[in-house]
Amino acid sequence: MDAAEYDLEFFRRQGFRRSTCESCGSAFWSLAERRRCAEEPCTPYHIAGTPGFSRSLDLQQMRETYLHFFEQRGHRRVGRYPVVARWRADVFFVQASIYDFQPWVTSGEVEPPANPLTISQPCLRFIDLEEVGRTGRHFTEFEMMAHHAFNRPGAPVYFKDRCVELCDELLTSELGADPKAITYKEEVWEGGGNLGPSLSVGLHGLEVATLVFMEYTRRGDALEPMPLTVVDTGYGLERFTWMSQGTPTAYEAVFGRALEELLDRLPFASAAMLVDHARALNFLITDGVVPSNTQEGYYARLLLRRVLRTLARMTDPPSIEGLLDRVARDEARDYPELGAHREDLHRVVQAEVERFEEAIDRARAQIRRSAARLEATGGTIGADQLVEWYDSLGVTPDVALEELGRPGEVPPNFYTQLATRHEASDGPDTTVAEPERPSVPVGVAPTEVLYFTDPYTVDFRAHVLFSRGEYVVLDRTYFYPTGGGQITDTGTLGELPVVEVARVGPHLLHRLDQPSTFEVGSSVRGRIDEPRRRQLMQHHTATHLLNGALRELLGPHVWQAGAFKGPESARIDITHFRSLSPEELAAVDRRVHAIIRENRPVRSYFESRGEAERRFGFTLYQGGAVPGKTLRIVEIEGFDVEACGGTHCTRTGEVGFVTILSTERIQDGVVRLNYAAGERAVELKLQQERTLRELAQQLAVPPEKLAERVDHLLGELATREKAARAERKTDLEALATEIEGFAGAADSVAQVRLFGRRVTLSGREMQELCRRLTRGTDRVAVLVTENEEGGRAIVGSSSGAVDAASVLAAMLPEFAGKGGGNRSVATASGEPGAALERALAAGVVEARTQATAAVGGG
RNA sequence: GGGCACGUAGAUCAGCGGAAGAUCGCUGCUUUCGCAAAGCAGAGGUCGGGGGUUCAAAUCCCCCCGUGUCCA
Repeated sequence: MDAAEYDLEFFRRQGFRRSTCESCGSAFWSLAERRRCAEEPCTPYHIAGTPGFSRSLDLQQMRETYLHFFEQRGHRRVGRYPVVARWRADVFFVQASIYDFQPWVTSGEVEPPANPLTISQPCLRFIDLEEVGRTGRHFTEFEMMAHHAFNRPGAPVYFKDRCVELCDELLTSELGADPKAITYKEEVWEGGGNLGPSLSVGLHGLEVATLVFMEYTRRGDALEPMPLTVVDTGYGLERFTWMSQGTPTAYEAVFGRALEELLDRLPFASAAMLVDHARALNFLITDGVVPSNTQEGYYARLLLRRVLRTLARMTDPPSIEGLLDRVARDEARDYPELGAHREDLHRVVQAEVERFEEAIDRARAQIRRSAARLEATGGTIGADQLVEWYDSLGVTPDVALEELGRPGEVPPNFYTQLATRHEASDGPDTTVAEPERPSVPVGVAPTEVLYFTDPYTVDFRAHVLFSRGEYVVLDRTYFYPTGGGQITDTGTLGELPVVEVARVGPHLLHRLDQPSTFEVGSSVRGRIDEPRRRQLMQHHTATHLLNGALRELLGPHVWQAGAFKGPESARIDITHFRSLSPEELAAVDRRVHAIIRENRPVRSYFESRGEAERRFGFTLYQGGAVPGKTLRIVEIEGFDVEACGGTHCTRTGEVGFVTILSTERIQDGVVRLNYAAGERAVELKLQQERTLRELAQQLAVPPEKLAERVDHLLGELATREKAARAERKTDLEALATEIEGFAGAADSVAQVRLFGRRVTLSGREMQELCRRLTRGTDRVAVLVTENEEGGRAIVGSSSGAVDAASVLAAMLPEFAGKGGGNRSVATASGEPGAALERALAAGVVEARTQATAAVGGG
């Protein structure tokens, strides 16, 4: 990055000078003459006992001071976003304040909620999980305070100069840092194809803030200016608080008493880890993450299990709920939602504790068995075995070794082996197959969207603004584009069928099933497939009904984790820690239909974000956080309120009827409900009834007796099968007796009784017969049978003198057989008929020869 | 989204190419006033589902379904 990028008017005016750090080699700006930048490791940090700020503030005061400072300087304060980044496919969690505005705001598609704005955003980072508690400054959950400005062409807010000026004023005038102690280190920021200069702000060895200026887009080797430049800052609330208090580590400053209370029973690092994880878990679960074995839920499980393991090693440990509550007590002063549903949160935690205990029990038993086997075979237990156990059973090596009665021998290469094993693992799949669509020229006016104001109009006229290939853009449209889990409307433009409508930036692209013949500027009649649209509206409103009922009945930990509304059926995925019971489903069903019968109004309207959040809170964002100043609110009066861009019925009665078709646990912690509403639900119900009637008719019972009848029939079937099996057994027994009697003494050679016979049996039955004939010692059976596939032979021997496999071998050439076996049993298949007869004869001869030879030889 | 492990009797699991097993539980009998316990006898299995390889598959291979676990 060009040095001129950092040569700011502010620096010059204040008398900052640019130096190069002799330790890290980076250029930095400072007031005092310095040889090194004020960041670790170039300057080892020294916070303990020497606060970098003149004011000592606690966490809450620091946050308030910061936000207030920027409010006083033209910024608007914005409330926090959820820590789960449900609106993004590429990440699970919000890891920086700017995540709240990506991708729509930073790309310029959507207006920011305020500009400039200030925020203190709770973030989650798992990358330094191992460092938490140990380093004194790492956190799983932390708050990134920030001031952001979004500069549109022709409407600049502020950029580098003003940004650095604000930062410097905050640190020095507001918080009382020594101006000479601060360094602004030059760095290059890059992410998501964009890049720009950035300044890392160091004080007393600690990086307290980063100021990023998103300015360019990378096109190959060249840099293009972005149409919208962004001031992306990040100030660590925890570090600021620590800096102001000068405590030994950041944890004392942040957690205070909650941490102290654990120190008499735990080493400092463990205690710090506990309170850190507890804080993160409170945010995670409150924002709708249920512990799970995949995706974001896994991180909740990971934290929770780390906490449980630590608690288990502790004398007189608090309950995990107690720990979470203790930490929540402090957090809830600033974020009341964290204190709001403790009992529900406890249920989520308790379910997970039970799962953990089950997993551990299972693992312990498995380890004991494996160990016994290894012992028997003389194998040893090495790092690879421990890695395998950790990977597949979830037991840490220390627990495994303890179970084996050899505690404390964790091999040093355990973690390297574990890492090696996962090196090949891929990251999350972010490739989404987007169909190739033409880009709409800049001059084309945005499409006026009409389906929001009136979801019932399905016949309209509009002007063609753009037409290329199959794609048409109108000046206004009632067609709903795929989005928010609702599938596209279809219909016609003029005479041409519309198969899909997609939103691309400010435009709605109608895709036809053939190349468009419309002239730009011409007027065209649009007609939407009305029954289909009505069905989609019913499904969408039904989704809100179900979501509302599920949250009401199962608890506020239930969040929508995904949804789809098609014309045939719809589905909703919810976060919940176990499958839904038939009783729970029935309760949901009843509640939904009660709301439908009450025919409550469903109001869809636009409202400012701030006002909507104030009135309805966070649970608005069931479909994921939506950026922008204004939200579209869909409110089922007194029941459910969500930010939603879909088309909805205007009264619950229009939904008519909802039927839950099935549920499935699509992953641990997420339950999917498949359902239908409206006409479709009625049709499906009729179908089901028809099936039921037909079934009842076939079984000649009234439908309510069906279960009983089927039960009876199945019982009967089982009895008959059993009887048939018994009969088979008797028949075989009789056959065996007959063969034994027929063979008599004539087929005895020395000690060996020999049975050679052609039978008509299935392969399995022949095996059974062979088994019976050779029960006891010194018996040999040679049996052949044939079916439509050819001839089959079996040789059984309970005599040491006769080898079944070699007897069979003697038979094979006679009937072109293929087969083999061992000393006691051998089977083959080949040709039927005369050849099979010859094989039988050959087998008998060979068996007799072997028996005779044994006598002769012995 | 990916790696690994696991689906066998009601439960927990063994068997891992050649004739489906153990322990607990269950039923009956013996014993007891009764219970517990013990002994004896017995019932209980589409070896998750579907393809394939093989003379032969619970066992090997592929696909699917389910479960667990680790990692993004």
